[in-house]
Amino acid sequence: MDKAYQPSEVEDRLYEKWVKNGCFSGKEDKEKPAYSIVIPPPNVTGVLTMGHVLNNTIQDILIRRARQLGHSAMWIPGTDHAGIATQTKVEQALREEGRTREELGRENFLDHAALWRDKHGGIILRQLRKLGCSCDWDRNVHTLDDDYSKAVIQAFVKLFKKGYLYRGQRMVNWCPASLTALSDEEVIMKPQNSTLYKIKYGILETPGAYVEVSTTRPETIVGDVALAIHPDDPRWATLKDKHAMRPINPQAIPIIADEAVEKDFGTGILKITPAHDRLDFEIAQRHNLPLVDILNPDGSLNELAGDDFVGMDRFSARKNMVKKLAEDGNLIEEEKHHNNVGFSERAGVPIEPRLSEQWFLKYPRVEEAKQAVRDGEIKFFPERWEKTYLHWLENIQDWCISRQLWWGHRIPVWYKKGAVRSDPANWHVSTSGPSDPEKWEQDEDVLDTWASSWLWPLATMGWPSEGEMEKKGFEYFYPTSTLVTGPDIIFFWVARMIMAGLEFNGRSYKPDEKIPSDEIASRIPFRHVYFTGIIRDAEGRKMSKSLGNSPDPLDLIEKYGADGLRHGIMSIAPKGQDIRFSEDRIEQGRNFCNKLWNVCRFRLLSGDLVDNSKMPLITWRIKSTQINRYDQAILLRLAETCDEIQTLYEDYEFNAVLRSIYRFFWNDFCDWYVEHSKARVGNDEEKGTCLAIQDVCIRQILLLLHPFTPFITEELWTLLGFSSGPSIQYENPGTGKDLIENLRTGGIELDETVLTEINSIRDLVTAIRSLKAERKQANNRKVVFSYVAEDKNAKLLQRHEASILASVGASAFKRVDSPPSGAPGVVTTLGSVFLDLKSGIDVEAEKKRLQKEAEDLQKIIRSIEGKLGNASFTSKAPPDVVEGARHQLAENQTKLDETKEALAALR
RNA sequence: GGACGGCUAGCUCAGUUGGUUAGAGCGACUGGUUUACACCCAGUAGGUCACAGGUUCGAGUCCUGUGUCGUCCA
Repeated sequence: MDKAYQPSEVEDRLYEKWVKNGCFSGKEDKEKPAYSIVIPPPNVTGVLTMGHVLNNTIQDILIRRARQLGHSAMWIPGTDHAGIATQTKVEQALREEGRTREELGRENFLDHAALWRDKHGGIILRQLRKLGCSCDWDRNVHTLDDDYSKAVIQAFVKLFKKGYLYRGQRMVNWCPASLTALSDEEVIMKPQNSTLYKIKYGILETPGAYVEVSTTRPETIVGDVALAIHPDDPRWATLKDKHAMRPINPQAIPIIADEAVEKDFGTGILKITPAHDRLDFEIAQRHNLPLVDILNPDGSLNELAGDDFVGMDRFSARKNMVKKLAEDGNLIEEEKHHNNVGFSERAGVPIEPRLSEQWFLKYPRVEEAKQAVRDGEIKFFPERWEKTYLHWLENIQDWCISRQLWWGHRIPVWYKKGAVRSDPANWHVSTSGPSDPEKWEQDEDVLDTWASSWLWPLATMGWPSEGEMEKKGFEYFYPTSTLVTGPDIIFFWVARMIMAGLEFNGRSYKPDEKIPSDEIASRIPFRHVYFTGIIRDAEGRKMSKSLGNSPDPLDLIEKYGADGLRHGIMSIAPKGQDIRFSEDRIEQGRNFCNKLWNVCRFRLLSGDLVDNSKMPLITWRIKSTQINRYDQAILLRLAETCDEIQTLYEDYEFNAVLRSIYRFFWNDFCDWYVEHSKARVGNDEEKGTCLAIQDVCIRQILLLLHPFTPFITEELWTLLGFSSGPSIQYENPGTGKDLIENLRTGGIELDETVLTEINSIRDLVTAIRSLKAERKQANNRKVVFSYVAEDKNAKLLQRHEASILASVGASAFKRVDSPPSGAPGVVTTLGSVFLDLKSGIDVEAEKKRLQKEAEDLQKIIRSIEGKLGNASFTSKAPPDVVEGARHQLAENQTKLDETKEALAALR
């Protein structure tokens, strides 16, 4: 074995072997419980980010753990087509060649985009392999695959037939950069430092009089159709039904009263631009006002804006209009103003509220979706996200699902040529299209990408084709076990998948029918949702491409190994909390792997392997006559650790699982047990038992660690001869009870009391090492110690003498009746230990140290005495707490007495 | 404006239903090639648990309020 672990020599080879042996394929197996996960599909042209590393490592841990526990585990990988993002990239590439999508035409463009996708796409899936993800690659799905597309179209038609879909002129969020409508969820509100302009509007009926109107968007003045006041606003009561003059492109507009006007904003007079503001639109509808749309789709002003402004983009139009207003004396003042402006999540530009004809979905199964979570059919981890989820569902708005793009699932609606499109009588909606296609034209738009990915758990398993579902084991694997995702897509994706599952899986219910409660559990897409945190950089900023603060995971794998990266990222990922990334932690992950490698190497150097292929064969080699207190302690700790991990997994406390393994492996096994073993493996009688116990421990450590660090554990599993099957992936670590049972069968009984004993010896050894180190004797192995102890403790110390000598590095450890004079000492719960030094003792410093020790002890004693002297404590606190306090008092009292003795001996 | 979350050692974080003297890793410092590992070992220092009240025999932990940082919704 190499002196240091070399991940690059192991990882690709093992991954290939796993794939070749079909270890990752999810097979229906009625003998086993099913465990399934669907990957949150990344953008097909995306590359692996640290967020993906975290998210997919967690999924892989769950899948591998399930596989070990004997479940039939299945993890479906895949990608989505990321409509806007991909189309933007493809168009950009086209522009660089001096072409546009319009020039190419729809068909050609789509071919072109598909080629582009195939060329740049799927990188991320290869990267997931480098990370060790055990996805069932034969099941890989892309949202634009034929089968998947059919599912999306069928879902549309089904929803249409049930009346959930409608087409209508509505105010939508328009992205002037991507030239498409967006859903509310794709708009992010950002606080802005804007300017509030106060503008004069003359009153037609009262020449010379004017009112002040405040707006942050003067460029929309040319689209004004009215001014509005609040009906209860006494300041403006006389204005009602009069008319105002638009200050640019002058025209008389009515002054109306509407309760939606905010009296406290500005002067309390609102200009109404119904084509460019949601509230204005609603007001206009109530008052039968006309719509004046002054914007082109790209955000520039159209001819309705007048000759001076036509063709200008909205931002320069604003500047120029303000200039014009100022020149005409119509600008009263400008003031700084903080407001929120909606931005396109993808394109990063301010969205325009715009009136347009779109397809909207009235969400199905909203009530049942709430119920599923409220009743615990679906559990969220951490639980608190339920509140966010429910709140969104309480205030749910219809979903604008049409996008003015080409890259995506084209809406399966045909309109009669030459007829009015808004009339449903002229529509044809079906999966196959009309039988006389020449008379029809298909809707140009595609569906929102989320309107395809909300079917992910269903359609990746063959829905709605019964044959495919059968083939893919739908019955067996659906609902999936756990969804692992970020809370940022709780509305985009999680909530919508739940509604889709409820609506589409199983028999069809009419919109006004409620799904019976007992059917909900089988229709939902997943039972648990685990929300990860967001990965941030060391300064707490979100990792992003534009900031360039995200390391390339592939570089990290190169540097630290996939296991190192996985271990590192999992060790810094607390449940549901954001994560501050630092490369140091990944380095620690690598170090951990190296330590594991080396302890195994040391095991091989210590003695030949016997047969390690089955646990009983190992425990068989432990001789009850040779087993000592240390052996028992490490086995008990191991059993404890197995059980601890079991419950931690149930709560998705990955971080704590890792900590638990770390503590056992590094602190208990390496630092104490292996060190203790060194003396024993030289002794032929004890050697077999000691190595067998090492093998038991290492075996369990590898098993427990495997979900976190799959490569190194598989490699060592083989190297140490534990392997008897195709992979460590199928080996169950078992519970602590299993382990104890196993030992019992081999005639080994463990005595629980050894744990305290060994701990007290460990504390003693630490104290003595410190005593040595502080006297600059750390490396002197010839030092002599004496101790004063009660008979009971002295007996214990004699029993452990050899190991104490070895552990602290000393030549003698002998009992004396009283503290030797002039020797520095340390007081422990087992007695006082003194270091016999011939010279060089700073008596004053020793005294000072012991005096401080005594003072500390007195402080503790006073505090416990105070507690015990308090009648309400002794009467109200539970007996074991009171007993504990008494014990503690006695112990500290003894320590204090001994410290005083040691102090006296220094004189 | 509303909801949620964080605030514990220089840094990153543990700290289960309140119960002994608040922990770990990293960093700092001291020392170290003893039968694996310097990607390591031994040891040391370092904390008013954000602040203020309250409940309790007992509060890092529960309650109320404040501050601060962050996220989501409006």
